[in-house]
Amino acid sequence: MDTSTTSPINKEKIQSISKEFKVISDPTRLSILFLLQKEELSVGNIVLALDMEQSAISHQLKILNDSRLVKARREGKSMVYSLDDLHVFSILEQVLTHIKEQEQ
Amino acid sequence: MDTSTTSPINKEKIQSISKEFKVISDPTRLSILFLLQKEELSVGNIVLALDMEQSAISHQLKILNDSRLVKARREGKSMVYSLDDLHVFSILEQVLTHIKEQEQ
DNA sequence: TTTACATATGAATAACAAATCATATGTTTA
DNA sequence: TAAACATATGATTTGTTATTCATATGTAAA
Repeated sequence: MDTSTTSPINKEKIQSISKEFKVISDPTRLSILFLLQKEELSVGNIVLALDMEQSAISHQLKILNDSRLVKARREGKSMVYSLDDLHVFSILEQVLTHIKEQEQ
Repeated sequence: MDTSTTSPINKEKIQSISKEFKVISDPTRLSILFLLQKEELSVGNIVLALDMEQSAISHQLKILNDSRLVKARREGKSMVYSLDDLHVFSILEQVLTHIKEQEQ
């Protein structure tokens, strides 16, 4: 009798939920998400708004982009980032659903 | 013109949301929460279910307890932990609310 | 009232993630 | 097509967090 069969939720699922939460639990990434809630922004403008190194912002944007929380398009020399709203919500709702399912 | 006045959400708020998310984004803590969704459990039983060191579990339970996601009561030699459901939900709903507020 | 049992806790270590540094890539303009 | 500009990226450093180790605390039973 191992835990993988008896536990209500398996390790892979826990890992994936964990990963999704981690993406949205870093202060820098959260700040970016909240900034983009208002309007789309170039990397340079995000750097200005958060007063951080361009490299740090780019690294975090990559993580957000990889998890499809934001999307990017080129505009001349700049890259303009915007929210991929649907996915932000789906992550949260997915977790709420999980919890609610376990309830009864 | 500083970001604290112009940004839609201030640094302290970001920090507190970040902290709350971090608590529920660790795989071990998530596993404990999902286990307790089903039934209340002693530390020993959580240790068995997750097949981890007792000390590691206790440390994580402390973090969950400090953020009031779980509560504990003594039962003989054991400590029995259970979910503090309301607070789990309030954290998630708080964030959803934040995001929705920013939307329009 | 000593021993065993269950959990908690402080300190040290290990694992991981973020920021920095240096530089590369891609785009526009002179 | 060289220079300037905007962003991305690999490697290193720094910071943070989880786990382990050793042991303390609290409870119950012999």
